[in-house]
Amino acid sequence: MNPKLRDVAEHAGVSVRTVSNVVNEFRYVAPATRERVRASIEALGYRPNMAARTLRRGRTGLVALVIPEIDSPYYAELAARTVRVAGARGLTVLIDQTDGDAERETHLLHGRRSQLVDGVLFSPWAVAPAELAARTDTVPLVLLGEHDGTAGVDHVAIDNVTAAREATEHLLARGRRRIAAMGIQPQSRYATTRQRLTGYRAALAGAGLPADPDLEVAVRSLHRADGHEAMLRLLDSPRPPDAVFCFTDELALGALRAAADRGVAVPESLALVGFDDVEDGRFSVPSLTTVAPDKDRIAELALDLLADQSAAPRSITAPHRLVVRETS
Amino acid sequence: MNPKLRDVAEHAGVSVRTVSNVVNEFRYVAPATRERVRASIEALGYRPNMAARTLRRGRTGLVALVIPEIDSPYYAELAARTVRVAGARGLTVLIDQTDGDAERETHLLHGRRSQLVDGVLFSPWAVAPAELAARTDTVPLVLLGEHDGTAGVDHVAIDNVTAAREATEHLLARGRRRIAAMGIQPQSRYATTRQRLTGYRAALAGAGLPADPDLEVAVRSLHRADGHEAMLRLLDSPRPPDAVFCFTDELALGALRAAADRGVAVPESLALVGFDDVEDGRFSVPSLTTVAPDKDRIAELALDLLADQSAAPRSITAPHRLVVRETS
DNA sequence: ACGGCGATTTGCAACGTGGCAAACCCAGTG
DNA sequence: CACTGGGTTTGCCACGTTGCAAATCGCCGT
Repeated sequence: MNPKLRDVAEHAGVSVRTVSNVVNEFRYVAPATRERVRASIEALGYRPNMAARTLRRGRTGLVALVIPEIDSPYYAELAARTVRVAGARGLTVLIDQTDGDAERETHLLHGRRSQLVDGVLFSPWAVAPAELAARTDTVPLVLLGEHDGTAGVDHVAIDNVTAAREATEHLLARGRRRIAAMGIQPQSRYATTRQRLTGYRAALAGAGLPADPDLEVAVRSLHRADGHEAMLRLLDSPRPPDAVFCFTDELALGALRAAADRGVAVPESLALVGFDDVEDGRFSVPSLTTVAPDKDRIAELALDLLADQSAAPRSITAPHRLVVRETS
Repeated sequence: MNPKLRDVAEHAGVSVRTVSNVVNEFRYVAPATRERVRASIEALGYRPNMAARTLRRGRTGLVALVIPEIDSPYYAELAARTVRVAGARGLTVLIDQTDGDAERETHLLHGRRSQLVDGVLFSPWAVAPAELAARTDTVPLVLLGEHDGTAGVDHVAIDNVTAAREATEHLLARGRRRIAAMGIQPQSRYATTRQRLTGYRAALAGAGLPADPDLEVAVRSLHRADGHEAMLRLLDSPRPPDAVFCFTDELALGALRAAADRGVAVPESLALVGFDDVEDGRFSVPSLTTVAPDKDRIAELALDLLADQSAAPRSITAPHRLVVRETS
């Protein structure tokens, strides 16, 4: 059995409470006492029992980060930053992976972790917004990457519509006229990809170009393989595009590979823009033009919201910028 | 305040203990009672308090995964698989990120999380093996990716020496004779990169080739940027190699980019082999030949070891295979 | 020497749960 | 009708910690 406060107290010849005071760095402990207790703690190898502490304090110091996939580079980068920012605030992050499974998302949302964490950062994928409103759980919740005004929940996200419009306008400015949008997800109930599509259409409309349904490409998921497959189809179609705005960098990297497979020169014959600014895109050949959300800021803002849960749910917009590289 | 067992008990008109029995699916509860209690649980939205449960049971159901970086694709993929496997076993994974910081590693190793998790999967980077032996903590520990026989700790890793030898032999079989090794880490106290170097040298020796110090390239860390930088140096050197065995895929992807920067044709003028089989390498242009560790198996074996801590520490070797793609 | 005051230490209780074993209930049996 | 035994329910307590507030200590000024 691990030593507990009582063991340390006996060893140091003080009361349990005094040991607790030392552990918690209470002001009024005589230096001599403090030293003696410290020595006993060291000697016995005492470590506070988190469960007991949590039970007593009512807080765990844990925050759950719920994301579809840890190994999708965007989420990996977001998770890494969240863990760092949280660590600086004395919080530990517990990462939950849903695999985009609606049931698992619902499960987590409705408090399967509720008594284990002080708050949940939730990056929804399959769960319907209505589920959010219906949740019975009282643990503070912040939504990441969603911004459609779903009632009653704090949000942090970039302005997806504007970002998508800027990305598309960039392609237009490069003289492209047949610009496809890749990444539409018919089955997702969430707003992100829809917002990017909206921004894309707005840019086309702004340039006086008609929307062409053949250029709005749906995918099953947002991975490289999907981008690869979808791009091959586009390239093999009667009238291939001269540019593609991909809703994620992963899609774009798959598309890039497809272009290589078909011997299509990028950016000469085909320009590409991605979304997320993941590390891979900086080193791909050619390197990837992309929309860069400020991931550090997103993590910070999300934890701010979690720490300061006010009555009125807030929607916060994180900054983003267009990073132009070789694919455009 | 969240409802507790007592609230449910009052609501259902039974004792606290009976509610506990229902929650824990104890055999001897009358169906009628069970139903009534279930209804009350539902009505009040009761969730078990993890802290109290942990305090009482002595187990948390949490496992810590300590890795240098979440957003390094190899670790991201390993983490994703570990979370999945652990979930199937009723365990939750808490991911700790050390950024390769020795102090943080030591910190975690010596039980900063000890009373919070039932076990630790530790992927060491900066911490000295001696520290492992010296640890006072009693939480079960399994080392990932290390296999140098450090006393007293369970290990799971692939056979790095053999894998590295096979990778190098593959390049030799392709007719390459000036093969560099990239990824030596002078400052790391750990065995992995040393073992890969050993395998590389063994392959060269087996082919009767001399070891050339100029071809053994050290790097600061194992990221794309390091591979990029190191490859540029190699290519700009008086006698560039005709092949490079990179100790990680990230290095290789950086090297690939460097080859593109210098207009060197891959694989014609320069062959590359990586290590880790990360997703990026499958879609890069050209796609990356690599050593593929069986990450699922590593996660499973590690959790097996954690679950079944026997007296004698064991070293388990996970399988790997060479995946030949376009860079060689 | 005494009251007062801040500094330091302490005892008690409670956080919510589950292990233990006793208590209870009821139908079947002799 | 008391007895037996399996099924069902329950009360008590401890898990290790910290909030609370009271107790104690030592020193100062008068």
